[in-house]
Amino acid sequence: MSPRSKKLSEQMKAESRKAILNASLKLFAKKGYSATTTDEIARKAKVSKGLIFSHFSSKEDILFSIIDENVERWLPIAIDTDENLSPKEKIISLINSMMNLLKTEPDLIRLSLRLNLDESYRKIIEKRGKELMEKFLSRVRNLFKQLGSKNPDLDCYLFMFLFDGISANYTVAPDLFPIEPIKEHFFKVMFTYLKKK
Amino acid sequence: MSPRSKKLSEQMKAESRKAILNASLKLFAKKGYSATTTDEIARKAKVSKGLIFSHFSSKEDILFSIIDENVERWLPIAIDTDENLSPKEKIISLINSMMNLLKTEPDLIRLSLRLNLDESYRKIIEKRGKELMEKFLSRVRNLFKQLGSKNPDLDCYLFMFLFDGISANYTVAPDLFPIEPIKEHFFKVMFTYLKKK
Amino acid sequence: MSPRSKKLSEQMKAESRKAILNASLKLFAKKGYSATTTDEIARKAKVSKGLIFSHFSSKEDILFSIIDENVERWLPIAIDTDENLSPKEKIISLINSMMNLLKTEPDLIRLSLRLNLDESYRKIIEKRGKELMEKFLSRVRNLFKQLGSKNPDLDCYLFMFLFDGISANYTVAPDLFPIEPIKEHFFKVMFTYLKKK
Amino acid sequence: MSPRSKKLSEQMKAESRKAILNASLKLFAKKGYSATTTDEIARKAKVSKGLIFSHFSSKEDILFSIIDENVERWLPIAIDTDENLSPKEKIISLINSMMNLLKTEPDLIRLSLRLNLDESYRKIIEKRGKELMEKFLSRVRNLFKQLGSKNPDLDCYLFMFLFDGISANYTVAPDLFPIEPIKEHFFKVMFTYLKKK
DNA sequence: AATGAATGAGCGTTCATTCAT
DNA sequence: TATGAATGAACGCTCATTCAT
Repeated sequence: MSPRSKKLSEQMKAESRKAILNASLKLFAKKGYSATTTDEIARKAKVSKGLIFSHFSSKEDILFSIIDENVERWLPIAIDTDENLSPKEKIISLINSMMNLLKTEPDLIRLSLRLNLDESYRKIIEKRGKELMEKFLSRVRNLFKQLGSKNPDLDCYLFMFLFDGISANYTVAPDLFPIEPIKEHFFKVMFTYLKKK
Repeated sequence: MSPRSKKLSEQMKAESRKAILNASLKLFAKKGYSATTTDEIARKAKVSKGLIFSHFSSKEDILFSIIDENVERWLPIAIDTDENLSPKEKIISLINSMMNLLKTEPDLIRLSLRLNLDESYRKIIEKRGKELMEKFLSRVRNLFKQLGSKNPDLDCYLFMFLFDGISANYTVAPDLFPIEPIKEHFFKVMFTYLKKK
Repeated sequence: MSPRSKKLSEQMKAESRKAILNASLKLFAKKGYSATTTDEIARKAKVSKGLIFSHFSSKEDILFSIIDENVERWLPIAIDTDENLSPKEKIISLINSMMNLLKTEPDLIRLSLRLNLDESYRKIIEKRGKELMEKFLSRVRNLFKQLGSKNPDLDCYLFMFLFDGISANYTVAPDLFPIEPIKEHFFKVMFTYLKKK
Repeated sequence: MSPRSKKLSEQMKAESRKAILNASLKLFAKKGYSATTTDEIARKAKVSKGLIFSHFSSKEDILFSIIDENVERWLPIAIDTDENLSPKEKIISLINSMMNLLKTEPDLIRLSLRLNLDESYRKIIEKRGKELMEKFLSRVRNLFKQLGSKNPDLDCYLFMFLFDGISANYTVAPDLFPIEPIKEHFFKVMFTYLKKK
């Protein structure tokens, strides 16, 4: 009986950890953090209940880990990645990034929306994502300014609101709200408005 | 000598019932249905825990009562009230109604947004508000058509999404997102877009 | 507005008290003391919940009142009423009395059987009916002795057991166990047995 | 390093389950189902309250499990086990079986008597034990027929009533009603009566 | 005498968390 | 690392009892 190689063991550990995070994300997104039990997480992740608490110190720790380990997904949204594009191309690229995140990680977005509506978690999330959010806002504000906006602050807000609204509906009923036509319309409305100015 | 007069008794009952509903709405909106305990409701409503269950058969019954007894608040949003207005005036009036509801009943809107994000409650809420929602959607679609929209369906959706996004942010941080400037900007964007067509 | 005459008032009070006792007896007999709520009693007695506690100091007080106010019903069973009868006639009369009580007051008998099976109430009931029970036992023992029994103690017990068994079945399913044929058979078995000696 | 062996784990689970069933049976028998709290069961079974509900879905489930898992104890009473015996030997054997069950499982019998007196549980119990009861009754009826009974139905009922009556008294006060002398007397009465015919 | 709204201790049950293996 | 039996605080809810009228 040779001991499991350290590498394999670590890989298994990482896998079970990932399974727990994935299961939790799905459940938190669909049922909410409070309504999700650790039993359900264990069942969905196909691990024992005990293992959850060897990976995470508490149920809340799972939630925070989900948040922390997914912050980087927002990076292409928050940070300008290609400086060679024109402002218009940049905003197209931004919207594409956002819609892409929505399409590939609907549960993450849904969970964000949930947490944002929550008195106690909102603040925590805000703190952990503050820097990113500020970067995002300043980036969008800047883009609108470059595109000739007279009120980049409000344009920026409305832009953000629209994305939140799309997310809130798409994540709960993707079949009812097909993302591609909505995205195309988003572009049309936005450029009609911006050109007018 | 005699029992409490029927009128007084009924008034007392109605008052305590209202207190429970008010407290519950606030807590459900801010903490979520699952995270709110009946103890908290009782404390906030300044009644005993037992009284809650002499008014409502379960915690869920409180939630459903809140929904059912607030449906009529959506009426001015769902139903065209003044036929003498022009399409433009009508949409202004509609947005005013919506923003007004948001300003006067932020907790109700916040709760709706929460429930809409929830897998199990979404369906229940959907069923109870189906008729109203259909009326609202057909009304908005019609208005966009009258205003020359080439794609009233998508315009209607975007309109709805924008309102959801505004609501999601305003209800959690009214100080951060002042409703009046946002409303004005909403008008400006919308009419710029519509006129262009 | 003349005050209600004292007599009428007292009569009303007695009536509501009786209604509570009747309703309680039925419910205690069928559902058991613990499983019966004061709400149910009030509903069945068609009085308010408050009135129950103006007549009785507690739920238990209702139970004890039922017991105390029905002790006299056992008198013809416990006490020899007609000294002119022969031993055989006496035992026939006794069985008739017992079967009659069973027929007219099945709920009272059923409640007694229940309380007798209960660890805590058994003792209380025993104390309150001790004198009566002793009179009954000595009476039956005596009768068996007069009828030539060689072991009046055990005959007396078996007699009592048989009545308990009949009661336990008749009170829960009177249609299944018709009392008259059972009584006739009871007589036959008993006299066959006694004659043999 | 490794989780508790499957065998040990299953044994632990079976033991705690049995402890809960044993404690519940005792308490249900002595205090009644409604008057017994899950706290008491946990205390008596020396387990935590939570463990009860990992074994059973509800308090009622404990009750039904007790019933279902003890049905086989009635088998020697319901079913003729030795075909080589004479009718008289058979009835002696039957009574011995019954008295033996009473002596070894007084709480089970006491609980049966309680449930039989109960409006709602009677029906449930009846359904679950219907087959067995019918076998028992037809067996006893047959025996009485073979022993020359002119009315085996009523003889069978009286036999059953007598056993119920003995049970009702023995289970609550075994010291007051010594089972052996009572059994002997039961035999004497029965055979005196049967021979007479 | 009578009402029923109101109370709160305590019920059955759930669930995050621990721990022996 | 991994298990799942075990825990107990806290949950939703019930119910005997009180009290203003």
